[in-house]
Amino acid sequence: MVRYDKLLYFKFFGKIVIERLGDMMKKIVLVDGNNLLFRSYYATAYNGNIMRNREGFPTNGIYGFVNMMNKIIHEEKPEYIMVAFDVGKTFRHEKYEKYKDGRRETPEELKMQFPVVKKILNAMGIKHLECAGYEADDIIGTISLWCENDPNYEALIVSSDKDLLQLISDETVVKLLKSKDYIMMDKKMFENTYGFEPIKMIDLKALMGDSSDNIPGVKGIGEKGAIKLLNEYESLDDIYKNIDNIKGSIKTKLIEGKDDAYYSRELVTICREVPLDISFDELIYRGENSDELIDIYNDLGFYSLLKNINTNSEILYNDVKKNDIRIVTDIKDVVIDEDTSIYIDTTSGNYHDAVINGISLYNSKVSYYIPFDIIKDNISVLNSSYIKFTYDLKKLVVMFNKYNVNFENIYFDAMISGYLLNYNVKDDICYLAKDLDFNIPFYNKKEILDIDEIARRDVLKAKFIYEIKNKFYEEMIKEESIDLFEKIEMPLARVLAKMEIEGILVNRAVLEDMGKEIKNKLQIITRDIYNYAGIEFNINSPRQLGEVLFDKLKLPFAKKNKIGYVTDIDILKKLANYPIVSKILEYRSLSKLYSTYIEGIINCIREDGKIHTIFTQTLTRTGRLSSIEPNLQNIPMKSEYGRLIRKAFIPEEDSVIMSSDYSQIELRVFAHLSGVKDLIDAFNKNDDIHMRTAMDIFGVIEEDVTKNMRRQAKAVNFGILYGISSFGLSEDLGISVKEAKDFIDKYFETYPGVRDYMDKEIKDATKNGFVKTIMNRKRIIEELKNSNRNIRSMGERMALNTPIQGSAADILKKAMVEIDEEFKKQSIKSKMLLQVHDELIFNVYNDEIDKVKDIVYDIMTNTYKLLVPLDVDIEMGNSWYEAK
DNA sequence: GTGATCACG
DNA sequence: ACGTACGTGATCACC
Repeated sequence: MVRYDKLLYFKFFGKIVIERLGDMMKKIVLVDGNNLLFRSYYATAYNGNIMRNREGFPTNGIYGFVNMMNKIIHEEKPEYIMVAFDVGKTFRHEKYEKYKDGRRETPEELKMQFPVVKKILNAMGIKHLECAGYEADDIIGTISLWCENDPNYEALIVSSDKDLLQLISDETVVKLLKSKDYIMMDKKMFENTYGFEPIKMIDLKALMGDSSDNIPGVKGIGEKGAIKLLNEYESLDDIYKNIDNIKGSIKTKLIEGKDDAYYSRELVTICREVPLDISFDELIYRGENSDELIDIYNDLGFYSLLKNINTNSEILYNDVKKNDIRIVTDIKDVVIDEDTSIYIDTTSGNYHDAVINGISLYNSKVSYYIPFDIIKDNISVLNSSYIKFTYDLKKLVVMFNKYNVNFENIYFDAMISGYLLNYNVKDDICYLAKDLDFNIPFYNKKEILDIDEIARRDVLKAKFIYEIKNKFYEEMIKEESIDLFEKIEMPLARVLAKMEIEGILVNRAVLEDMGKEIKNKLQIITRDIYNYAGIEFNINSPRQLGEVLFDKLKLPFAKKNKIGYVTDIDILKKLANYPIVSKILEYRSLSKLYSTYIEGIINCIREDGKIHTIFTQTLTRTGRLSSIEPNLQNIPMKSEYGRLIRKAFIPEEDSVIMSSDYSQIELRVFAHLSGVKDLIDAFNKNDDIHMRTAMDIFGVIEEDVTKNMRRQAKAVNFGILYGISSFGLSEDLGISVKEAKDFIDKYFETYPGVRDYMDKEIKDATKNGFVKTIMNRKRIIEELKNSNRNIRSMGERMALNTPIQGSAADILKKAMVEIDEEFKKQSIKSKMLLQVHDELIFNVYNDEIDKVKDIVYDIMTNTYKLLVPLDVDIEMGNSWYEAK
């Protein structure tokens, strides 16, 4: 490991340049081979079922072992590496006959895997060592001691065995493996964890023992007690020297267990004087012999590993040579004179208050890592017209807004492009990279990364963006989604950034007053519920609630799920005649309102009195946006009381809140896609579509359509959008499945084209494995080829719904981009604030009301020509509540 | 960390 | 015979 204090600073042509002396300090990776193979074996062996090759030879341990070794090599880039193994009985067995006694006999099927692992290590160019009479620990201890005695070497031990922590020193770090990840245990980390020096691990084990190795320790003293003792006393010897200062049962236990303690100490002390007849040079990592490895992996059936062997495959070159990375110390050194990718490294969490750690820049000539401190006073470097590619442009724009950098030259966002191409896109770029065989280590909070490693990873990320862009462009062109990318999603990222930066003004007092009222109501209701129930319980706990309602009060309609009884709204509604249940329903809705919309929203108000949500542009499978921290796309609307929350969302001075929402956009899209004439005609005549449907399926004239008929027709229409099922419709309408089925049949009879459209849609989707929207947004639906009928049906419903929901999303996104452009063109100072799937919310200045209304209406209704017109309702008021 | 519940379109 | 409407996010209890 290269540490800061080992960097030399010197002047060079008047500029300060950091030159690494890293190569002087050589890292030796010491792997506990036994530990690794045992772990791999037991992690994948259960009920005797293990992975085998075609001859039936067990391979599960080997497979995990090889993956681990590959990971270690990838993460550590060792120059020196060694894997140690146990062999036979050791000196410990002679000293203590019960050593490792009660331990399970090593299964034959695991033993068989050891020679193969050693053969693979040879092929990988990795030295392995064993020494009769000693354990792997001892070999590792010996070599790590050599490192401590030689200023040129340092050791990194890899194991999950905490015994090895006793070897930690200034020159020795342990990469302690956990079930999924690992902890880098250096001296400081160890001391923070245990409160004493690593060497005292020996005394700790001596006191607490280790049941897995049958090491007795002091009976009655566990890890907690042992740590406490060692924090008070220097060592085991010190404890017994001061035994009279110790009180109570601990003292008795210590006295009784003294022999065991000292015995145990001997057993857990790693021997560091194993007579090894080798030199450091023999431990040099020589690199793999691809041909040998290919043969072995073929034998073992490790096909997934075959493709990662370095041959002339298509795998991207996925590392940067350390020497090429420039950790910038003087901004004047930075020269950008060709197209460049940029990656920003920030603290995690909500980016509205994240901090920028550093920036990496990559192009064919240079790879820079610039700590933010270095660049913050010379931020204009980032206004370079050559900075053109990134990952998560919206975040970049939002985070640099306060530094007056807008990155207007960036036209490629790998996050958005990857999303459109159906790759695995998350906030962390590493997922996308991994999807494309470009492995960048995932960040892990427990790791200690030195600046070289941070720089290496960040440059790797910038490099990934740089390398992947041509491939992504080709694919987008092939998929014909390039227009969607360039004309809609990329510009939209900037529009969304503006909306997030702008935020929406909130009247805190409205929420606080409502909160007080709800709290009072809740108190009364809670008391009522306890009275009805006869006991006090946590009403918020579905489990406890279920027990009260169905066990104690014996109410009907009891239905079980995994946890206990189902207590959701549908069940409770059936029981609403019971006073306790009606109170519970009231309690549920009020407590939801309080915790999510009163407390939740208040917690999100920032210093400027506004809420700045984050719109996730690359998450949904359909192309919709989502909104987080807080979610401003699910503010209450349906219930009158909940809707009052919207009174808290208010305009700025001299302005109003304006809402413009598409009327029935999804049904219009459906009419367009299906081409069903009656539906198209209905929209062209500007009919009330649910009324029209009611008239058609019930065969009555408008005057004879009852409220209930219209309600049922509306439910059928929604069902069509979701990929209708008679069960779903029956649940929604509270009718029998048979009745629901009759409705659906009637609907299909009335509009015969609908069934044809659906059948064709499913057929095509199943054949292709994907569906597309009107703007060529593609969704791959794996479920369509699932052998499980239910999953396949779900896939079919997705295939029906996605083009509808997704096309509607496309249309609103396109409108947003155009509205933003028009506002710019006309120098409108009113602002777009929110998008809620089919509606847009604006802050409109009083003197711009007419103008804005016209622009928004024109663009939204004309942005895309369907076979039916698009209709938009616009309203405004002094709060979001009133603009409805 | 996951499932249940419920808020929205 | 089987499990079921599409797409989200926040909060809570509980492991």
